[in-house]
Amino acid sequence: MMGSIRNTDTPARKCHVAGKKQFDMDTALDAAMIQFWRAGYADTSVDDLSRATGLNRSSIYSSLGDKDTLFLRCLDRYAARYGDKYDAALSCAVSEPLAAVRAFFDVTLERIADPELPDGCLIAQSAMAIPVLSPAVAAHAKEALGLQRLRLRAALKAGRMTDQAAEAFAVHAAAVNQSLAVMSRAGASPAQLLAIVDVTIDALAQALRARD
Amino acid sequence: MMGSIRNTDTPARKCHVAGKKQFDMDTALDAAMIQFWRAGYADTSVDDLSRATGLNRSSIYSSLGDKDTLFLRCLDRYAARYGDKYDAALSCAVSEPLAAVRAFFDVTLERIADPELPDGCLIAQSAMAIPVLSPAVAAHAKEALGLQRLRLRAALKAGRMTDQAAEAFAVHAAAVNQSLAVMSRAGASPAQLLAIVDVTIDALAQALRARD
DNA sequence: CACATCTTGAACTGATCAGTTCAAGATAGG
DNA sequence: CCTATCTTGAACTGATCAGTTCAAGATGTG
Repeated sequence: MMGSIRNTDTPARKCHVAGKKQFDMDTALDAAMIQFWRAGYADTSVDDLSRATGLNRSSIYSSLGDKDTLFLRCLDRYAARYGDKYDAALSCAVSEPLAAVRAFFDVTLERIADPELPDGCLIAQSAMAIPVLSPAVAAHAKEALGLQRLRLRAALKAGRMTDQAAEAFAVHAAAVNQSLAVMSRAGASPAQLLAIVDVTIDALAQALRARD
Repeated sequence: MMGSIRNTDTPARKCHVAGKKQFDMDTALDAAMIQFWRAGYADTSVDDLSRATGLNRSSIYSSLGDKDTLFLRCLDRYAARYGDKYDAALSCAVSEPLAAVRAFFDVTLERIADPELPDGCLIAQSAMAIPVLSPAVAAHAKEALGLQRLRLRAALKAGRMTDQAAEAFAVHAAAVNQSLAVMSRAGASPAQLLAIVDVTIDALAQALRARD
């Protein structure tokens, strides 16, 4: 299959360099991550991963580990990549908490709007599948969701919200953020997703106004 | 719940009555629904369904159809059962819109709190898996989510909200409701789930107050 | 008792799954 | 050229999957 494709469709291809990895690890991991992200763990076979990454089946096992290990790496990769974006969005929370939370949601909305990326969210998808995932993967998914809440809580506290209000808004905002994954998969329009977020933003504005 | 007659552990069973169905269809469908609900479509094999329902593999195919057909029936069953509960909760929206929406969320919160039932939500789980589900199943999942939004919108309009506000709150509330499925799967506490809902309820209270 | 009707378990097909192994091919550095 | 190193395709194992088939068993009805 791979060989026939190369012989007929892809005549020229650079490969085989002794002593070094022949592929770009980041590119391969991104491709695997997107495959898991689109189809989920259960509906992704190692052959799917082979097709997505362009790596040989044997190479996947030797370089990326088995399916469970690779999924864990992709989950952590996803959490780190978007975690950084969420952190950056929330960084202005001290001076502008409302704008910070809006920027937080914008990270998700822009990701969903990006036609290069699947809808949904790898974390949300993994959370939904927790009863049938390995304990290690389940733990990482839970941790990623918990981190999201802590991120938001810290930002809201930095924005001089009370501890109690920050805790409540943080868990609410984290949940609404996950809901965007579900709704986008169900075909919700960008306008609908924005409406979902706006109600939360308005509630936060109200709470921040009451604070002063 | 299930297996009132048939228990997979029990060696001696009553069965075989000529000319009539030997099992309770509702019980079997409930058991299948719960299995799909817990593990999802991909992670439920026909053998799992056989074990869950207590029905023989052959009987499942002859009486409940193939896996896809059965899943569709379970999805519709789920949507109808809880759809009725959501409708009942929202029925007081004309006089008490805030209490109606709270009752709406209580349906979900009580379902999650019920130790007999899985966490999460069959609709939300199916929505997340739309890219890998059959078109028919995907359509039903989307429709169920759309119906939820329409239910809420009608209730809010009945509660004398403006069309625009009702539309926005309806899609927000439907999304928050789905988010409870994700968060409960990720191990959120009942208190956290309540906090998620309360922010939305407070926002609605604010909007209803502004209306008068 | 005999028949009609239904359920059952088990076997079977063909497909796909995860994971392993290995000989053949390719190439950089010596 | 030679060798060390890496990638590749393909075959293979053992398991599980969905779906089908069928003879044997069970039981109400006539």
